[in-house]
Amino acid sequence: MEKTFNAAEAEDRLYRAWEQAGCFTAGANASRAETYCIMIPPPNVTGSLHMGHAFNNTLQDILVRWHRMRGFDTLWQPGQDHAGIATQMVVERELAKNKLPSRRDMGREAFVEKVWDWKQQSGGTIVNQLKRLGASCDWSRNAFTMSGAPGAPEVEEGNFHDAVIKVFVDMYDKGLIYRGKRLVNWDPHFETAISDLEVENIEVAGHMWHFKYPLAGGETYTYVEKDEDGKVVLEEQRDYISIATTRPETMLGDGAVAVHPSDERYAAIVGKLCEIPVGPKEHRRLIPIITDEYPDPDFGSGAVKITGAHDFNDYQVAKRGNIPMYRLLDTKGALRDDGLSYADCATRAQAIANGAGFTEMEVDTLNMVPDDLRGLDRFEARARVVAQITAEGLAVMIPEVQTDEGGNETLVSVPLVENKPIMQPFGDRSKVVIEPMLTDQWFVDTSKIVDPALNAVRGGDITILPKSGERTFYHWLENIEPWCISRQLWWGHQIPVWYGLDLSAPDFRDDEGDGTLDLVEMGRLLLNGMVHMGDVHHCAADFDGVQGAFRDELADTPHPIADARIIEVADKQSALETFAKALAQYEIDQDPTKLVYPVWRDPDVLDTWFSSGLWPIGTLGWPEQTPELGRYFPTDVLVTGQDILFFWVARMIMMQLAVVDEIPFKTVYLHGLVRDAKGKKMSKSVGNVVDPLEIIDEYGADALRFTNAAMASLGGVLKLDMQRIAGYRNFGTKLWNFARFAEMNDVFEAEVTGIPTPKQTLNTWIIGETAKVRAEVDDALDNFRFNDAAQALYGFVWGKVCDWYVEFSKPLLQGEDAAAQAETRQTMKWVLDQCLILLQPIMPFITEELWALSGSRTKPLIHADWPTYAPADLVDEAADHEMNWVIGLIESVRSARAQMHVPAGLHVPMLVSEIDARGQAAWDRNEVLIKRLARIEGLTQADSLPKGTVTIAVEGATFGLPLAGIIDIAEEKARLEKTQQKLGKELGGLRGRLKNPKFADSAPAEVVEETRANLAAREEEEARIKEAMARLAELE
RNA sequence: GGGCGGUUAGCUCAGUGGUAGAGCACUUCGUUGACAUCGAAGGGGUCACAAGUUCGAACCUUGUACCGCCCA
Repeated sequence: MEKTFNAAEAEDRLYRAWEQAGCFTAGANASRAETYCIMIPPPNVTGSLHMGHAFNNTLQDILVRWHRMRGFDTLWQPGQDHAGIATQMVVERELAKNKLPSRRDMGREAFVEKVWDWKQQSGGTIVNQLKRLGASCDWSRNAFTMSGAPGAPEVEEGNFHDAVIKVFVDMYDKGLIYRGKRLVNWDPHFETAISDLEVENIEVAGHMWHFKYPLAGGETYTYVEKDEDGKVVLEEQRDYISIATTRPETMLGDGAVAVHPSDERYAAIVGKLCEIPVGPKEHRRLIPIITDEYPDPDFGSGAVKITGAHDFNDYQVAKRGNIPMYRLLDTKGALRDDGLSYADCATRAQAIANGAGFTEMEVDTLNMVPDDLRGLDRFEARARVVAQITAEGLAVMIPEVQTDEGGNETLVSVPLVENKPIMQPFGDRSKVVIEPMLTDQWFVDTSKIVDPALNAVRGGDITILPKSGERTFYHWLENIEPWCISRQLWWGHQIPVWYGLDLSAPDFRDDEGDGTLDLVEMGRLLLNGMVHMGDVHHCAADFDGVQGAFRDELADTPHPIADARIIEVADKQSALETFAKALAQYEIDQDPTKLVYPVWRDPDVLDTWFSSGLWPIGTLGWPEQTPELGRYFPTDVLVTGQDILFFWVARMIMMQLAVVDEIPFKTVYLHGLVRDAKGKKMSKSVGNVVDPLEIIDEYGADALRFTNAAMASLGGVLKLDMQRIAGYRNFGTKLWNFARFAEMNDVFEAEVTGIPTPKQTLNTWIIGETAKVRAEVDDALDNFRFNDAAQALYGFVWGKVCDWYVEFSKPLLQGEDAAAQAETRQTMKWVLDQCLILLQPIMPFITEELWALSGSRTKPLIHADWPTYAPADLVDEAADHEMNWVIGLIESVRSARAQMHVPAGLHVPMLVSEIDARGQAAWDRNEVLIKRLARIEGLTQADSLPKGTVTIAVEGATFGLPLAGIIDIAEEKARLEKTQQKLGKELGGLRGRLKNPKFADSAPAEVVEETRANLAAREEEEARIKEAMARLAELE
């Protein structure tokens, strides 16, 4: 054997051997009926392995390997997520880099084809990286959330797409999905809506401007401000209402000014109109002053401008007060440059403010951006608006002292602009400022599907670990918001909804009732509003599926149209044109067979999380009732980051319950972010990112995996420390050298069948210790305490096997007693095998390599049988006690020697002044071991220990090292005093407790008994120390 | 502001009512045939603070301080 394990050479070879032998396949090594299934949290197809993946997948692999060895019918289902925004971003960047036409230039179909090309080329990166980690996924089942989608190349297996579409249709049919104009988070960079979870709110430096909104018609009122005691601190006549805002450009879309109903300062002007102080003077809009609970009288001026289309709070106020919501921005975040002139729009808006009726759709067509600001970027527009208002003298002014060059101070009036930190929303992908935007989107009506999910966790069908995760889960679900699932992207599952023109316009009627259309009737249909009518829509898995519904829709229209052929066109515009053309043609030839009714499909795609929400059933073949679905669903454990508890975990639970009425998994294991050694988030800009592949290159995958396991305490913070990784690499080397020692002592050749039944105390003892650690590991893994499992194994292999067992075995392996030698070889072989088996889930590579090197095997280690022996059967109390006594004695002697500066290599004689029968028997059986490890050359019986003897007090015996001449009296005295001091402290505590009568009364009997025994032992020890000190005193 | 959590050895962390633990780091010693990626010995803690419950509190309760994370 080499001196160390060559991870770089062995890992790839071992992994390929496993894979080629089908070791990871679902059901491999199954020997019992129970199944065990873990779904990988699908990494983004654009992703590359980072420490979070490495950690997360190590834990999954440990669980999977452990169950597979235990004979469960095991499946670890791998796959990747199509990651809508991220992937579209990557491919667009790629196009730009290669100077290819942009996405919009090449069009949707060509672009999607490019994405698929990219996926074929680069999408497998993370799979190969997971293999380097040792992940034992069933790669033959690798899934992809876009598989089966239109445009997918031949080589792309699977059909996740059908499952996604079916779920959408099912949920739509059940009324769980709806379309609506809502305020959503709009990403101006990607030009798509995103969900509120994809928004990061970051505090940035901002400004608060204060402007005057003049009252209509020059009206005035008395503005009175009072302090807490009701004393008037300010009283003045005002012809305006003061408004504070951080976003002046949105003033253009104001629909009202709101004050709190209890705010006395403004009571007099509630119901009156005020003027928005921006835009051409001749078209200044007047808006009403209303009351609403939302404004906080203590914040700013207490009056709030209401821009329903661009602020979430204002949106609620506007809805309550039926205030029109004017959209100001286009999809890129620039001020709108469409529609009628500002003059026309403002006139109509004024009519609405004065009480005219309006529809949502109409309001959305009104562009309230003054002509000179149209098309400007939102931030540029803000500056212009501020400048215009200030120039007009409508900014609130405050006095300020200015100093000129000559040092002269003058009092000037300046606009009141507060510098203050404001929370600003940013897109988590695009990093640009998110705009609340009023748009048509699809939503999951989460309130209708949330209860089963809550009950699943409350009722214990699903357990979330750590427990605190459950509280967070409840809190979020109990306050759940509708989930916006449409995205204005091209890469994703296109929403299976088709729209048609609404022919139910009130004016559209068959005047003659003759069942035919004449020109007048058609003219009304086309000109009088159909363009402005809403659309009708129907949902089905494909175009064929919606035809029936549209046919029903047309049933009430005049005969030629009711029978029109339904065709699919690109969008609404082509639908209008096609329809108009068809009608015109009909007028000419009166041929009803040529009449068409065009419909168009919703161009939007579904939120990626909607598809990954079906991951558990989708990967198992649903909606088909596959054998795998029957066997492995519901799955067992989900291991994932707590940061996606809402994004993914909660939604999966809700969706699985809504779709198949079953929980997706029984246990959710949540973990935090992997941070650097100091606890800082890893980030490219800080430069503290640790690449797991570099760690694997340097230390081997096993070291990284062991570190991950050791970090994984429930709810613990994950701080990745290089020194720790190096330490666990060393642990691997330690194990390797244990095997090397075994090889050198002909242990590999030993024949072992079953658990050995040795005669030597040492061998009996180590078998018991092995049983203990097996139980500890199983218990730890049962409870997802990976750190406990790792620590137990580390302590056992290094602290018990390598430190003591190997050392003690040397005299036996190299001695004359052939029987002892043979049984020690057998036992050591067995112990080594157990170490390899128990460590395999955490350190699969080095253990598999040693497994092959250390004997001829029928199965690879990955499929070895996990042991079930119990401490109750294998721990021998007497052997346990004896070995601990021997170890204790050796440690005491070593300690005394070191402190007395006895040269390490020197063998010294030892005396024994008293020893009980048990101690004597232990000595007799282990004399060779003790002498060798404590460097003792002989034991002599002595009635009393002579002067200059260092006392070694152990249970049942007093030994002494006659070190007269070598001994430093002062040092020995200090040593004994220190021991006695410690002892004294303990004795005080023990006696105090026992003296307290309430202790004996209330404490459990075994605790009292334990305390008594403890006290007796300590007192005995103290007596010996005192004797030793007395002897020492004689020397002085 | 709301929610969840943390504060234990120099560092990173275990420890959920009964004598304070591990790894790393540190100090001293050691080329003993498995291993220097090692071995032996050692130093190091008012368990954030305060009050309470209890025979007994790192652990339970309440409050305070500070630090995280998530959501407004």
